[in-house]
Amino acid sequence: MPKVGMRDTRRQQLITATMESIAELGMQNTTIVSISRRAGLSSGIIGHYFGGKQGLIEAALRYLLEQLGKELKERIARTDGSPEQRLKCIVEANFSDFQQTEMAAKTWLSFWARSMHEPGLQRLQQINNARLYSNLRYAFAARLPPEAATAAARQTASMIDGFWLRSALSKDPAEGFAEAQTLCKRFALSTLNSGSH
Amino acid sequence: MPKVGMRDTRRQQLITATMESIAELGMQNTTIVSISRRAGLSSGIIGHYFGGKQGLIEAALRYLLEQLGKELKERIARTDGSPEQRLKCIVEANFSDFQQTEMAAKTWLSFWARSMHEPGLQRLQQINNARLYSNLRYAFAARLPPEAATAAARQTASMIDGFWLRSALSKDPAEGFAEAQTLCKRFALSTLNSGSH
DNA sequence: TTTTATTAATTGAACGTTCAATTAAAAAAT
DNA sequence: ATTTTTTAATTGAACGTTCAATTAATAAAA
Repeated sequence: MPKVGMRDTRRQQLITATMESIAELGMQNTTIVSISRRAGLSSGIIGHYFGGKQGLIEAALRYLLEQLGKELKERIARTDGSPEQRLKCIVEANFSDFQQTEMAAKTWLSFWARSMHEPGLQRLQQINNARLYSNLRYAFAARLPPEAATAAARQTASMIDGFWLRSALSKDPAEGFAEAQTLCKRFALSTLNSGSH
Repeated sequence: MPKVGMRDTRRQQLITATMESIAELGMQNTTIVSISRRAGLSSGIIGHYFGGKQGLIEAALRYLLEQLGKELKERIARTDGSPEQRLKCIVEANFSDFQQTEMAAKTWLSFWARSMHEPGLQRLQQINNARLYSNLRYAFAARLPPEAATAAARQTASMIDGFWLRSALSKDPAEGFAEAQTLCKRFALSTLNSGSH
């Protein structure tokens, strides 16, 4: 039946189908059948390419993390290194078009909940949390004293995650995301310059 | 007639056991057996008192919401009505001892994720989100112009949820919760008085 | 070139497990 | 005696995994 060299194509097909299924049916109702049907493949293929359902789930989270990292890297590369620009980039990467899709947003939240009880996901999750904090802290530290930079980074990270959470849960995510971005930037930038009074 | 007053006892037993099971095993691995065993009862009793597993899950979320509402009400009653006091109360209620228990924190997050795909939970969730926002907005509006009050309320609500989320997911929730409370108060109070320059 | 062998990709059915719900019987209280 | 409460066994559906069989593509041999 198949052609050779299908590996990467199929893996991506299945990862996308996984996120679609989680977004549509929830983690609870996502099965290897609901995934493989969406990918237009058979259920057995999941075992073949990912070892099993669990392996596919982890691969999907890793994919989301990669996208987020990539978006940030691209944005940072296109600016000078000023703290203002860095903060803007961090916020924008976290609210990028891809992250705003219902697919990505709902998948993230599902992963978060599940990561509490699955070490494999938990590890990935904590790396991501630490990365956001650390990027923010670096930007703030350029203008603020250490202690203030730490506090500002924690507050900003939480505000981003919180807005993101509330938007994902709201009836009209698109609207929520748009204002979230504005208000996160406003807070981050005004905090950055709060020393100059 | 039968043993009187068993109803409320058993219901509370089962609700607590549900949260314990969700905290320990996750929503994914919580079954009517894992719940009833923790409650020291048989699995059939869940159908008797809650109609089924789903009914019990919803009752548990309603219980968490009630606790949160009660904590806020008690705190507000014990203060003057100044905006500062109100903000302090709101933050403290959201980080109360009960909310900080691993049981409550993990259960909340599980509910959040699940509420995306279950209308019954989604409704309760949105009521809660709206309540937090509305309480905050009321306090800010006492000092800030309408538009600024709205923005401040959204930012504070998100910061609370975000800190809460990050604490619940972190390795050492207790430590995270403690600082979360401090930083949320600091932001809320300084924003409240940001007009007086 | 044609034929044969090997490898890679894919399917789908069978299997064993797990779960929620149901139910009938027992226990306990009035 | 009657009603409520509780248990424990049963049922049937749903799930993830496994695996033998199939097909297509490639390589090797003739």
